Amino acid sequence: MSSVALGQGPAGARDPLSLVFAALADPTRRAMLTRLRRGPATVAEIGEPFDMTGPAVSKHLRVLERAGLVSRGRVAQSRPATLQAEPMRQVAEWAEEFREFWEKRYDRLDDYLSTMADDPEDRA
Amino acid sequence: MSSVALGQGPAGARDPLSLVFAALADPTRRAMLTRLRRGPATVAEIGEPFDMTGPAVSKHLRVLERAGLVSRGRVAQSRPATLQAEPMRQVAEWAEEFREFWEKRYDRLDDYLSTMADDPEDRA
DNA sequence: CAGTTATCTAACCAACTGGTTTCCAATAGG
DNA sequence: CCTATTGGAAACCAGTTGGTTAGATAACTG
Repeated sequence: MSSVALGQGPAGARDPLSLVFAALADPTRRAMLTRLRRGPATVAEIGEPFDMTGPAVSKHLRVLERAGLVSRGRVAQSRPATLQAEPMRQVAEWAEEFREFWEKRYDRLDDYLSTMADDPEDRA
Repeated sequence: MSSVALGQGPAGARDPLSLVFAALADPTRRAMLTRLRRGPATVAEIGEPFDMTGPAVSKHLRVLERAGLVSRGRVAQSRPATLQAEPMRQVAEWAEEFREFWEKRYDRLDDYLSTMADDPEDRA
């Protein structure tokens, strides 16, 4: 190799779906989203159930925001967060492509081969 | 504080669902899973589409394995990976709980106000 | 203007991630 | 036994994550 071994794979610049999955890969953030199903809430309200400082809550909300899962508003001093479920639909849609595999029994290899017909590429 | 701020929140010891979401938060790994819908494959086969060394592929497979998304076997020197879609079902199930929110229209501010308006101050 | 409330920014830290290169273990075959 | 093939393990590096504390910003209140 002519070049030195340099930083190749930072996890930073991810595609949209990866951002959503990464945002969901934290129980605190998932709980926050569940909380937001009851309606918009302020940072203090969202963070209340967790033993966590304000900035920590704020950071989690930012991750959710960058993933498109919440939007922020402004009401007086508060910046209420509102659930945006569209990315969740994409998650469900992507997972659904594997439905046949969790519904089927794989005792037989025959089944497995017969169901494999065609499918476009992964679109990340 | 008298004590130093140590070991607060490593991302390591996560719950099962978080492990699954984290595993899916990488386009390479999602592509690997898509590849495995066509049937079990060896490490070399799985890594072939990616410009990546063997150990890197191996690491990705390990992440998928820890998340329960693939199982490994042994055939001669090869250790074929097989898709296990059960965790995917849980992902779909979790996301589905938000269905009403991505089906609903939220153009109305009424919903938003109805949850916040404990004391309807007029502010305009 | 000063103070309170609500939230964010900045700087810092330890642990994890995702890649690399190098080396090791197990299996098939002459 | 020796060798080639297939894959994993160890050590390393740069960048991200998730938390902290301390200070800044914005809007309401007096």
